[in-house]
Amino acid sequence: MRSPHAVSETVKAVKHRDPEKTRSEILRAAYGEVYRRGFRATSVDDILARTGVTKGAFFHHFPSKNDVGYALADEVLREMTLDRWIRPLAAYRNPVKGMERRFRALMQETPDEDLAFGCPLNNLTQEMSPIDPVFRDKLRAILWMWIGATEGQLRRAQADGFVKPGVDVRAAAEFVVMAEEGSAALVKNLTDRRVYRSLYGGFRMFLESISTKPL
Amino acid sequence: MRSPHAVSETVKAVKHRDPEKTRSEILRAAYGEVYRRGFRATSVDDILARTGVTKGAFFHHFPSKNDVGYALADEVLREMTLDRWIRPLAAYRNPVKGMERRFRALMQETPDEDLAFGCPLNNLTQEMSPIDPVFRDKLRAILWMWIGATEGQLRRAQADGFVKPGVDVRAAAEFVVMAEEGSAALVKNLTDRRVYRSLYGGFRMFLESISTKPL
DNA sequence: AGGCATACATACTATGTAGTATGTCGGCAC
DNA sequence: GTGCCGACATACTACATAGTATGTATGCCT
Repeated sequence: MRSPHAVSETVKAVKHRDPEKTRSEILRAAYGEVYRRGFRATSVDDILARTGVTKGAFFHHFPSKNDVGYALADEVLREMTLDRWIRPLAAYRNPVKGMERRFRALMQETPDEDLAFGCPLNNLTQEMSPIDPVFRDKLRAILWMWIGATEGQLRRAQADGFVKPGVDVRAAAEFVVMAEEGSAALVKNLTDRRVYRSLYGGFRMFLESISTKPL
Repeated sequence: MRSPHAVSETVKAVKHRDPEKTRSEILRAAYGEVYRRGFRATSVDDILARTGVTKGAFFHHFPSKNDVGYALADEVLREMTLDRWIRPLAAYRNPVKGMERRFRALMQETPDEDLAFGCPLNNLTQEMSPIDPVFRDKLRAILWMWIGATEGQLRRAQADGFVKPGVDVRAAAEFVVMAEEGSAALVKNLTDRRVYRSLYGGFRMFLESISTKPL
């Protein structure tokens, strides 16, 4: 590719020897492939081909292919879940309103070519949790965190009078997360954007039914 | 295993030469393995080991491994979906009541050891639809059938005054199927039976919100 | 009786894939 | 400068796995 000698000639050579960048490049490429093809269907060579990283470098940074999956869960999917579903809620006076807006936003923002690939977290969980206890524990922890954070927001909403006093916020949080994941899954399977609108309507109806006033 | 010569000696030999049985044995074993491990993680040899069928017989009945998956969709999953979710509804005067009962029944009937494996149809769809158009078309057809039949039942309920006149039964059917599949998926991922009760509560609330009277 | 298609059985191959053995290179410690 | 460790690079191996080549047995049809 490039001569290994002509290093500090013109540029200060940010290329060679940048372990953090190499590692994150691997993760980035792995994420894309795993998202589209699934974890087991993604070969190490696929990832290498998308990065230019060599096999030696790969196994220098990750002891095994599975460890890339673990890092994906710990570092990428966890953050992605927080950014998509949790952190935006803090900005709303009424978090339930935030949930409704977030659902609609995700539905609108997802590009057509990604519709058929569903939710990255759900995909990896469905594939790997039943057959690998390390994946299972890591991914389950993310789900519990998601549910727990949703519950916290609903509790705040309840304290501020937006959610009916009698509502079991824990159960409601589990239903909300189920609907958020389940909707992405069904749309993935049908690859039909219109379905999202129906599901949005149902989701909204559920949120209204636990709220004290219309959204 | 057994001598090929001692055939019609004592028993009339129902064993040898029963192509339909051989084929259904393959499908039966394949279903179990695919359900637990996933389609791509199930090797042909795995299926053979669980049946005693030889590789020659296997590829005599199915031109390729993928064709077993196609047959699984066409013959097994389609029927299973109908038996689980659709056919029982016909017995109810109020189909919405039937949906609520069916959800609860599935939740109670699923044995602990199957909880972690989720819905067979959803598993196969999640895994194979994005990467194989034949799977995609077959599985999508089952989903549309499921939704369509649910819509039909809701329409009947609406005609009989159980569902509010203003409700979009098509959209409601899509939400119902999403909740049925999404609940199994979330419970699979969390492997926690108690979650099912929360989701049942939310499902019930949704059904109530489209009904004219309490269930 | 004998031909022939169906229904198997066995042994082999081609290929993809995770992982390893081994070497090299660059920069910092001293 | 030299030693040394981290960060790569290359070539190879061991193994699983879908699929095939080829052979054989069975039973029905004529």
